[in-house]
Amino acid sequence: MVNFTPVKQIKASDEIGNQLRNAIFEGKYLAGDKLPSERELIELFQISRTVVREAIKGLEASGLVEIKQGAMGGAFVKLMTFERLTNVCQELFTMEKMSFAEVCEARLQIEPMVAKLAAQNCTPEMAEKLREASRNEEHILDYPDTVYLRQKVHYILADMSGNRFLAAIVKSLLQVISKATAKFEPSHEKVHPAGLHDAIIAAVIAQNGSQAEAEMRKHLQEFTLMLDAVEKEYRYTEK
Amino acid sequence: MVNFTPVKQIKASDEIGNQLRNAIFEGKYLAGDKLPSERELIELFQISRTVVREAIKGLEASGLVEIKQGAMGGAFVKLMTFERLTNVCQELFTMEKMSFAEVCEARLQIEPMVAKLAAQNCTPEMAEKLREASRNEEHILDYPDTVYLRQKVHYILADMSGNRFLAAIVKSLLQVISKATAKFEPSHEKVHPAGLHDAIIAAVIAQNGSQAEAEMRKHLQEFTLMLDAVEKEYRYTEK
DNA sequence: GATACGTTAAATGTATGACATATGATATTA
DNA sequence: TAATATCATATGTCATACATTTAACGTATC
Repeated sequence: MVNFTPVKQIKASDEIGNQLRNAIFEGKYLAGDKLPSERELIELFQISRTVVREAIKGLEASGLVEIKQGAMGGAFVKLMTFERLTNVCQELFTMEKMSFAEVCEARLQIEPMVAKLAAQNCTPEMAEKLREASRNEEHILDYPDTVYLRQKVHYILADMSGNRFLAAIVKSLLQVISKATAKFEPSHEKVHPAGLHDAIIAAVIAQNGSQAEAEMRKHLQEFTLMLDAVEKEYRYTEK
Repeated sequence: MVNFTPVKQIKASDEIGNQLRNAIFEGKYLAGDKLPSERELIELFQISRTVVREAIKGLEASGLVEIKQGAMGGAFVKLMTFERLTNVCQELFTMEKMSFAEVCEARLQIEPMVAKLAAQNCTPEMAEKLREASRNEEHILDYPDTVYLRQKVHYILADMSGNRFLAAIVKSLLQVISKATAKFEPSHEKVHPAGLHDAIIAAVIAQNGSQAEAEMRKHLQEFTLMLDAVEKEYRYTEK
């Protein structure tokens, strides 16, 4: 039996898309750089404009480049950020690949760890940032901004962990949760009164890792309970 | 000052892409469903084929649909899976948005937790699966398959956690690590001798959560050390 | 000289028509 | 009945024309 291998008819647009994608991954084009224009790509690949455009459209859709039109326009390589991770998490939640309970549990597992790491890395500057964020928690703005102020401490702690991946996960989960709960705009006094982070902050500033971890866990458990209560009430008043 | 808002000139292809995307998110089209054909979309949106094709290409690139050509072909909605999360992690690592050390640390933080959850949920059937995976760890196949056999226990434990998000994170990290280390194909006897998971498995089957956690942590610390050593040796022999 | 304005050029965006190719369904034939 | 040819329906590619957007340059006006 001869070992023939099936030929895969790859679409020209995919082929070109892949070549450009790899060039970006290999650092041939850095963030901010402009890919060759459509005309140039037509020349380079000896292929029709349709194909070139569809290839670039694919890169744009997968978030690798941003297209600007007009003179000096073109496909510019975007700075890769952890935003993409957040988007995927959001989509997975929207498509019901993970439940609200799972998201909350994941957070409950991960954030205490992150708080512990933050405590181990705490510097005086970071301590001051935490205090400031804590003071600002009292302010009431419009809904999304208020949510952001309440979450600020979590964001700072995530960054203090010194681990960009863990930080991104924590932030992604936070965003999924706030977006999911936004529809019934829970009142902050009920679900998240000011000063709720004080114990965590104190422990972190004292560089007491295990206590920071414990306080964070306690905080998240309480928060989840409160959220549950508010959500039940919301469903009751709606029906 | 009148409150004029800037008009955003949205591209037709993006507009249509968004409408289709939202329809999918809202469940108007389920996994396996076929979107209207290009002709139909032209009619529906009263727009050129160019635009329709670019819109669909965008959906394909973001992994929402799969395009089949030929009769009975078209754009079919893909089943959303956690594979997308893995891909993003891989890309973030490739683009150096997170270091190997960060990936290892994240794993060291998360997997012990997952092992603990797995222990709490362990059933007799799961126990048997673990034992079987452990037995198969001795086999030596070609490189990637061998790696898979060595990791199988981790995959099973991840699923046993009962939390699809945590499971997906663990699997993603595993894949990033194995892909990153594949280039110097570390010999398994050195870096990951068979039987290394025995203590973890025993603790999980005994439903002893805290011990499973501790054993997993110990295992990962040892594994990281061995990996470091092998990597140093590799760099030495290369230069 | 500074500012407003028009012109131009370079790039992407859209429309249209033609043909190529892939592929399932169906009819035809040995 | 089974292989084969044909057909219909999709998507894939090409080519051309025109529209639109936008930065840069030049020019007139004050």
